[in-house]
Amino acid sequence: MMGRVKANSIRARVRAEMTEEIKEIARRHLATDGANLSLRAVARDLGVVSSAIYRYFASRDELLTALILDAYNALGGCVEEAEAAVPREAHTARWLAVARAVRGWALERPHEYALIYGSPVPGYHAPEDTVVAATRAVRVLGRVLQDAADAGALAPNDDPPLPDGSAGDVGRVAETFAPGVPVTTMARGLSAWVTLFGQVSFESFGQMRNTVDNRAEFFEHQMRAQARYMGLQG
Amino acid sequence: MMGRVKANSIRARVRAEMTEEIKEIARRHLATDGANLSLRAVARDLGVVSSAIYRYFASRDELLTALILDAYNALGGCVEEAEAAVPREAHTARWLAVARAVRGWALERPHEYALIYGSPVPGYHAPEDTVVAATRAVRVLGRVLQDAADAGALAPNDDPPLPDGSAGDVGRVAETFAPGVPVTTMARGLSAWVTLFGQVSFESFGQMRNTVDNRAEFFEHQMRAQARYMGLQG
DNA sequence: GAAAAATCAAGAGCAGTGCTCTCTAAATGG
DNA sequence: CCATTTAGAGAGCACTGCTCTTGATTTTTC
Repeated sequence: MMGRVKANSIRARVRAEMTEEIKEIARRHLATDGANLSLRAVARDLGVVSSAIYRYFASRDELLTALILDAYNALGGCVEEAEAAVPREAHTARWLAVARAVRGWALERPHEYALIYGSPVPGYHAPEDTVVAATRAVRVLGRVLQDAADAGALAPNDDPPLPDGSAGDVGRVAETFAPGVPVTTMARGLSAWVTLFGQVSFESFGQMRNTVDNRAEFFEHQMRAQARYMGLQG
Repeated sequence: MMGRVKANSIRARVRAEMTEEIKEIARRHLATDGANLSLRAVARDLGVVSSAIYRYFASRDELLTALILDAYNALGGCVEEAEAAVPREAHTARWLAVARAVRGWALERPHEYALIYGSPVPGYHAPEDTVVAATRAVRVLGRVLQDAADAGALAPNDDPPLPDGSAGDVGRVAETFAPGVPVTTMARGLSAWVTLFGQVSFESFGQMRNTVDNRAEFFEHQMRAQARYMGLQG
């Protein structure tokens, strides 16, 4: 498809710069037009005719895919970085760092957040590449739970066991990301994860207007509660 | 703007039918095109020229607003109905009925759900009408919590108090929807609400692929856990 | 270093879009 | 019955994603 070129040529460098610039402009247009941004407008901003864009992205969907991939990786990297700055044994603080990083990143770039955690773009189907990038953030929570479990700082709960099918699902998730964590605790971890993104989505998508105004405070309270819910200690 | 006509004329009836038919066709197109559906395509399906639609809706945004309003009311009605079928003193069952109703409605109409709980349509701003319709569903949870509190079937929790600002926010919510419910309990109620919609959004928007396959089971487990988290008894 | 191959941007063009305006036909109300 | 209101048709404007061709520029190959 998209032509290949030897890695070290001038063309290859210019091409990479062009590609990056297109994505950068597209990200800006995301703010005003959402997922149905105008390729022609991007081309205009780039000072180039619209058909030229197709040398870099075969279609608008392909551009969107690139933006989605970038967004997942940016969020993942942001979360990783925030968590890495907290001492390993401070499990609750690590979780809070993760939660704050997600919220901060999302509120700073509502459109990119909407692109990856909002309604799926109709007619668009995510390729496999995005699936791995999408798990970067949640892996961090897995490590926190694992470390807490290893340190004996993960309080057990008395939840009833999950039914067979979902117990297998959650068990598999636990094995992959945090092998030392019991199934019901992992279920609570997933619940906290869902709550985190539910909270951020409600806030970013405007579902909390006329309900809670002091949202940073409220978020903080809820995320601390989730830390206790998961059983995190220390 | 949109012309007024005497209520009982033939025209008024035909007009109402037309309006409903346009919305019905638009809802179908929502499935394939999402929020940026084509008025022209709707007109074609209706067997009418595109400009004729503008006799009924001043713009595509106005059509979308109507669909959003209908969706909020449909979900609200569905939740109310499901909850009303459960005995008043069975608080946990009432909550579960609410949760299942939300999930069922959302999975049956992913596009309408995405319209109201997904990324906001860019450039579109929700008028005040939608705000009231949007609260119909959550009011039901308020009543459940209130009834449980009145019956002495709402276990207290030892959460730390919320910080001043958000305590006021949550307190105001409690006063409006469930005046007998303590602030930290109300916060847990809101958390459960967010978790419910986070779970449904993750499922509907495809964020749970390759993670949990037995989603109905998993959802059931998580919602029961949320019932305990809120302190619901009976 | 010249010829061949690959890559690029431009421009025209197609089918589609939301929306406006003008025009005619029909229903309504006095 | 006749003036007024309303519905729909049709043309048109500026826009969209995308394709194809054409000429220029760079890279590769001999």
